Amino acid sequence: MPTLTAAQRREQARAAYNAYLATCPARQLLDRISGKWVSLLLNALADGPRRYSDLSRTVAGISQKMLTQTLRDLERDGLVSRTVTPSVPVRVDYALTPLGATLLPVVQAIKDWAETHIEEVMRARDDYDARHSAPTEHRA
Amino acid sequence: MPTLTAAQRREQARAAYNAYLATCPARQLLDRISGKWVSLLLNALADGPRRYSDLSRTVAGISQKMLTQTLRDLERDGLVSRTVTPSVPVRVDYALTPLGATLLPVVQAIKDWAETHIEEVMRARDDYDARHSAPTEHRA
DNA sequence: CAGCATCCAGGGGGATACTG
DNA sequence: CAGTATCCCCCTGGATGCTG
Repeated sequence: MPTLTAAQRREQARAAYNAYLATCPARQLLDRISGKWVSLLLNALADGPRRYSDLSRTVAGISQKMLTQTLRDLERDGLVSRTVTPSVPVRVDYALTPLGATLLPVVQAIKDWAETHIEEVMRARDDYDARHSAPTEHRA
Repeated sequence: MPTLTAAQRREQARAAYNAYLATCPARQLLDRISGKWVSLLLNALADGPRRYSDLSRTVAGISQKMLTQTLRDLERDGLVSRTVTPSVPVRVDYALTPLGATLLPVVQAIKDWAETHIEEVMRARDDYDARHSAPTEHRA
C-alpha cells in the first residue's frame, strides 16, 4: 500500500526518529549541523558555487583545518558537492546539493536571527549581570 | 513618532552586524545558539514552562552540569526565564521569554530537519564511504 | 591553490560527591 | 528537588610546516 503522498512519507520518516534520544541518528545529525562553522559555510554557499580560498576569506577566522574538515563532513553527508577542475593550479568549487539547499533556509534564519537580535541579547546580558553581580547592600 | 517602521528598524539592526566577521558580537551569539544543547532545550520549552528535572529527562543524555550551564547562559541572554517557587522541596520552572519565543521557530526547524532528512543523509554517507574507501579495485 | 600531517593547549563536558 | 563543587579526560580546534 504505497499510496502515500510525499508529505506523508516525510512525516513518517520524521516520526521514526527522535532527536531527544541520545542514541538516535537524528541526534547525531542535529549535533553535526549545529556545529560552529556549518551555518556560516552553508550561508556562504547560498548564492552559488564558491572556491576554497573564497570561502576561507568569507568565513573570517576559520582555520584551514576546520574549513577542510567541515567541508568534508558536509560533503559526506550529501549537503555539499565538491568539484575539482584539474587546471594549474588546481581549482576546487564547493556548492550546495539539492539536499543542502533544503537546509539553507534554516541556517539562513539562524544567522539572520543572530544579527537581528544581538542588541536585545546584549541588553539582557547587561541586565542580568547588573542584577547578579554587586549584590552588596540590600538591593531591590 | 518614529520615522522608521519596526521592520525598517530590524533591518537596520541586522545590517549593522555581520556574523561572518570573527569579532562581531553577532558571531559570538551565533556560536552560542549553535551550541550542542541549545536547540534541544528550547524545543523542549515549546509547549510551556518545564521543571529542571523534567528537562533533564526530556533531553536524554545531558549531564547536570551542561543542563544547568546551558540554562544559565540562555537566561543571561534573555531567552529563557527562571522562576523559583519556595516550596519544600524547591520547585524551579523554566520558560521561554518573548525573545526566546522568536528563536523557537528556527530551532524547531533545525530539529525537524534533522529528523526528516536523517535517512537521506545516511544514504549519502554510505555512498561517500563506498566511493572513497577500498579504492584498490572497483567494487567489493 | 588547495589541501594534508603533526603537534599541542584549552576548554567542553562527563562522573562523582556534597548541599540548602 | 535543584542545584554547586571538584576532578579530570579527551576532543576540538588553532598553529605550523610540507606537498601535488
